[in-house]
Amino acid sequence: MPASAHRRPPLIAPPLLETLRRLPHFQGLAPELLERVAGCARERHLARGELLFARGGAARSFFVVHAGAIRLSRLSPEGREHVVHQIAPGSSFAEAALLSFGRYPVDAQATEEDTVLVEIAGEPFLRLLREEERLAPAVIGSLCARLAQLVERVEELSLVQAGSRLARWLLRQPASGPPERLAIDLALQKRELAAHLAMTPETLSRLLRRWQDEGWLEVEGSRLFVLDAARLAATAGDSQPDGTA
Amino acid sequence: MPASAHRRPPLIAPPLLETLRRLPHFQGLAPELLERVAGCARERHLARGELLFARGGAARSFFVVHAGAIRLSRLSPEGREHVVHQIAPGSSFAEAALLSFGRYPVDAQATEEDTVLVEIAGEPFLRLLREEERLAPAVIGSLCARLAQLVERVEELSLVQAGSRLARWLLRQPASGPPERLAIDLALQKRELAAHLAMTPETLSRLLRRWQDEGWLEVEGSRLFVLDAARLAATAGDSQPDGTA
DNA sequence: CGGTGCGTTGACATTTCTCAACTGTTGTGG
DNA sequence: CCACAACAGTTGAGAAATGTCAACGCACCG
Repeated sequence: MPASAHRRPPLIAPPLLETLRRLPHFQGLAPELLERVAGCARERHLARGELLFARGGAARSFFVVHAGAIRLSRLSPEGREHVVHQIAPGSSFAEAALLSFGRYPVDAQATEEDTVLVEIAGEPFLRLLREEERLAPAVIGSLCARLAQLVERVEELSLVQAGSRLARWLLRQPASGPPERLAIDLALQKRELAAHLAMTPETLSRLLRRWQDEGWLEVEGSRLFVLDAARLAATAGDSQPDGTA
Repeated sequence: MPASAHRRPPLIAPPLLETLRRLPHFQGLAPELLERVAGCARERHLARGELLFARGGAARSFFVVHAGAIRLSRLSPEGREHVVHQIAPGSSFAEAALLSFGRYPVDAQATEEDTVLVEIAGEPFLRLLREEERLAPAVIGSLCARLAQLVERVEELSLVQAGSRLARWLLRQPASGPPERLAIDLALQKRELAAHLAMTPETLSRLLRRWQDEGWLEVEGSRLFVLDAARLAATAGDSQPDGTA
């Protein structure tokens, strides 16, 4: 066990430390540096539906999901709830808000019971960032990754046809199973997914139905099976909704 | 370091150096550090329409616009040309590609005659970034700013109604003149703006006509005059008499 | 002049939204 | 255990927004 516990309040428990270490852009970090980061961290538990922070609140920390899931959402001026992001275990969020915006731009809410987070307090972390130049590349990498995600999203939303947006989104989801029957788990409720893709739940439902009728998709609740990946890719790229491509 | 130790790129001329210094996130930098950054820089001139880099090319530099304008665009799978960004003098671009993606994700093209750029070579800049911890905050700040822009854009594109998207975009444009007759210059051609907002040129044209007919907008070529800012804001926010919740 | 390309307008087709009704599930309380 | 409400999801019909196609004006440029 690391015997350095008197400089800081009790560090987070080992499994959480592991989560922190596994963070994509913290992987290369020197163990001793990582420990100093952990010194800014504490554990947070949330019940399902509990609000972690609200839009407009001063950004004082960033977070890493250890278990459960966090949904970042906001209300559009049109009155829709928009899921900006759904964060899975092992991913971090709100770094950019901490580093620059000053305020959280979205609501953050736990979507599962007993969601566990690592909270990294902003002030000591920023101090550490100034003192330790080795930390900067990790932060820069993390920001670039977030940027790449957003660019993806902009491109997706620029597609005029609802079917293209959905198909493209599906292509970006983690899939499992054999190539001729790819399984995709929807991490969101269908109505949330619809809002995410700037369409109504009805339109989403009809798209899924049509693709089932066309025989290249199966829907079982919140799990989809793609029977023809080429067809999906074509739908993502073509403005022709009719298929026959 | 190798053979070409003395192949120091010629320092850029004073006005360009000034442009570099004025870069938002380089402002606080120590003069001597800024000079080292300038040591990675060289001047670039482009004719109107000339391609600076193409999508997919390896990202070896980032750029600052000194005069003229650069358009970042790409072709959507649907075949539309999509202007991802229009860069005005004093702004930088392609930092994120350099820092992380490895490849440029868009085409970059000069939209004005004799567009002048500062090109900062990636390799020496990255080396400088590693050596000089004081540079990292500037880079992080710049990335965060870009991130904020993209979030704006995602929110804009999430608006379902074309009128909302246009109104919201207009609200974000620099305006001049008295509040009761705000002048907004369109930096893009109308067809480019339409693509940027995920609509057709016809729809854009009809929206502008309708707002003129409603009496709160004037259009003179590529210059708009907003006679009723509140009306514009209302159009951006709740053009839907709706309550989908 | 005559071509070329942007922008506008009109007529029409298509997509998507809206509203409403209906299903199925889940959780609650009797 | 059942009735019930509450809610996600589906489906249908009609309305509204937007895309498509075509024609035209207009500026620019050789």
